[in-house]
Amino acid sequence: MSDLLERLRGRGWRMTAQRRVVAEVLDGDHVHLTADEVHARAVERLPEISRATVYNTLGELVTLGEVLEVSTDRRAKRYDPNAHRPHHHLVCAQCGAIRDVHPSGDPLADLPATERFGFTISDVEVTYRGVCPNCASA
Amino acid sequence: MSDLLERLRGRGWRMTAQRRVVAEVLDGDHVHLTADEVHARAVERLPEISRATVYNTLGELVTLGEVLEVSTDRRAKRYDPNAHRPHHHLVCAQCGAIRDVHPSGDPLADLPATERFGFTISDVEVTYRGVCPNCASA
DNA sequence: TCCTACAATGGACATTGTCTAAGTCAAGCC
DNA sequence: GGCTTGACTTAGACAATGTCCATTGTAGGA
Repeated sequence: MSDLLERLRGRGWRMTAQRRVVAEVLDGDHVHLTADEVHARAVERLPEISRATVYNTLGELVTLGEVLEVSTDRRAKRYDPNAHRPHHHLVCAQCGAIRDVHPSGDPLADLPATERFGFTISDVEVTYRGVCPNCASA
Repeated sequence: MSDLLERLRGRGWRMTAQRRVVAEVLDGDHVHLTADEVHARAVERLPEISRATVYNTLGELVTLGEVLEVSTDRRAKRYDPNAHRPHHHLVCAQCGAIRDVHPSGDPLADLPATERFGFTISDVEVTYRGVCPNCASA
């Protein structure tokens, strides 16, 4: 039983086969699946699960703060279960591979008040783009 | 005549009424229109322009490096004509307003070699999220 | 002016995501 | 263990955004 499932149960989340499967699919490091990929993997374990349920469940997990939405490309949103440790992303421009990274600085501190236009800033998202070793050698 | 049009002509871009209108719509600071918004404004000047042409032209401008694609939300891509001065974006989480900003630090320098996983990094995109003054006072 | 390659058109199609009405079921209660 | 009930799931229609293609039009050079 994963920590995620334990936490969800502890928060009064009604447990169903569908939700369990979605939560199980989203487990591990450097996991960044699209909703469709989550659905595809969920179907392997629970063939009758519907797309709508996967979307609903992912949305709930995001609301609960257990999963992060990531948009590294302009296609589908991706879901990152590593929500409890702040991090940014490194994306291969060719194959789309994604790694979690932890830069040393604080980008928030780098934005002077004169460049904030009166906004109250709550969050910063940094995406590094480049070419991964696999694609570079190909 | 805008600088953009001059530059494009100088690069041998075949000039048509449609392309001129699209380039004219994309002009100014803090401009971040979606493809559909570009189309809507282009139609005001050239009623018969088609969506496909707008998409094609935007794609060409991006390829030429004259316009940047920005994805501050997960809906439509936005097009930013301010491609010749590197900058990042500040987005209002409520109304979607976007401002160009220029942070002081260099996020690239903040990513140690051990966090690069062998990638050759070429680009960094930083998005600040928060609430704009208008939305905060509402 | 005429040609020709390149551009524009419009409509079909693809992808991603949302919504709804109806059926199903987990969990509490007896 | 068997009800009850409200939350959950489902299938499919719909919406938003973007792409593709065959046909038609035209900018710019000869």
